[in-house]
Amino acid sequence: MARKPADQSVNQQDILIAAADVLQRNGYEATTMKDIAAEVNLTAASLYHHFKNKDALLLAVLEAGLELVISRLEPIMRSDKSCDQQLREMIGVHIISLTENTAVGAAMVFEIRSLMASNGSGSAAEVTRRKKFFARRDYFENLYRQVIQKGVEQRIFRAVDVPIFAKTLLGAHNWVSVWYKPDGRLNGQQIATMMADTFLQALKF
Amino acid sequence: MARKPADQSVNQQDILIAAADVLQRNGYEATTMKDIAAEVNLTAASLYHHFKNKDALLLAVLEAGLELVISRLEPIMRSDKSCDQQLREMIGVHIISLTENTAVGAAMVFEIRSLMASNGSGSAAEVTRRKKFFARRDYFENLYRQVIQKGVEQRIFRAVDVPIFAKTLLGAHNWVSVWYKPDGRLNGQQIATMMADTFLQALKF
DNA sequence: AAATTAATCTAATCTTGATTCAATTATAGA
DNA sequence: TCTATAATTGAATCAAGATTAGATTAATTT
Repeated sequence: MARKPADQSVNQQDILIAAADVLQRNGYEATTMKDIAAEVNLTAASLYHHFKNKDALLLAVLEAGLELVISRLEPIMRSDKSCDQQLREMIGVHIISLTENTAVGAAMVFEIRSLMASNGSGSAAEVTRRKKFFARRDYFENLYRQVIQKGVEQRIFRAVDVPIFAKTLLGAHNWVSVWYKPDGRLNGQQIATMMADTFLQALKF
Repeated sequence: MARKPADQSVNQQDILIAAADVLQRNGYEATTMKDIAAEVNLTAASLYHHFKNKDALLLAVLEAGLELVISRLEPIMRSDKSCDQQLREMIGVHIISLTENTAVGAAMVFEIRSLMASNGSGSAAEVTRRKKFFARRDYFENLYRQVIQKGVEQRIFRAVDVPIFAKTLLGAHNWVSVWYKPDGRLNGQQIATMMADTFLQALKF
């Protein structure tokens, strides 16, 4: 086996992953630079070599998590499958992403609020970046609204209030990242299937 | 009009309500004693006359919120209505509680995690109190499981994985407290109706 | 291998927020 | 009114955690 020194210099990716874990576990405010540093065997001070500050680091985590899901949702949207099939697959990859990648959960559920709280503060560039994150967050939610809307128009789904239905769906998903435990009774795939069944059923005439 | 001095001594209730607001707005860690005190025109120091410390105060908020929903759910459970009717009503009072009382949202969604993080620390009495809160939280979730289970057994609902369905339902509900705005397009009652429709539909054969 | 740049570290600084204390003011009852 | 208790406060204490500064070590380049 090729040698793989245990203590090597760490890159941003490593830090992001570590930060995502701590973030999802403890939440924005309760996450300390020291905690994150410890996960990658560094001191808090060292993190500042890689990221401007705590806000920038954590926002990077949220961005990565959000982009990951979006990148998995878009191909499904672009496919020519039927709306119900598209929605089923979207729910699938979303839940799987949530259960496999802590950054996704962090991005979706909790830290939004901390981000909004810290809004306004910081440099113009930072404010812009946060705005952009929120815009992406909206775009993400819109992907769901679009499929649902399309399905309703095509009479594949019953008439529902699209924004509310989307929120309902997202809330259910987000919550998975809170209660899901890798060693639980069901794995991500199984949970995804059940939740997809639930919402597809809810959309039937 | 009877005189009503603006500056009167404040009671625990006032503080709990103020704290619930700040808590839901900013989250456990980001909520400062000063913030809470400001809402009731007191200084941070004064709060210690009413509550042992920050943890005790915030836990009291969570307890109050949780007990409020439970107290509204239990009568419905005890009624002899059909399962689907019971579930519909439960969803109704739950959502309404969430939109009308910030403490409820706080209790359900966010602060649980902060509470778990602080677990183990504190006096034996504090640990016991936190455990009790979690037990009540489980009891609450069980109310939903019970109705769903009963409905499945009575063939009123299709066969679903009860724990997962309950989590799905609760996630959707909890999320309402995050996005609901009193001045939004729909009021709590309307949202409740739509969400009840969604989940009842999802349980149909 | 000298020079340069990247990655880390330790120690110091600064700020914020919880908590405590002693003193003050308000209220209720005798 | 006098007194005991309840509320409240400003000032002081303490600790945690983010950030910075300067020095050191590792890795790369030439």
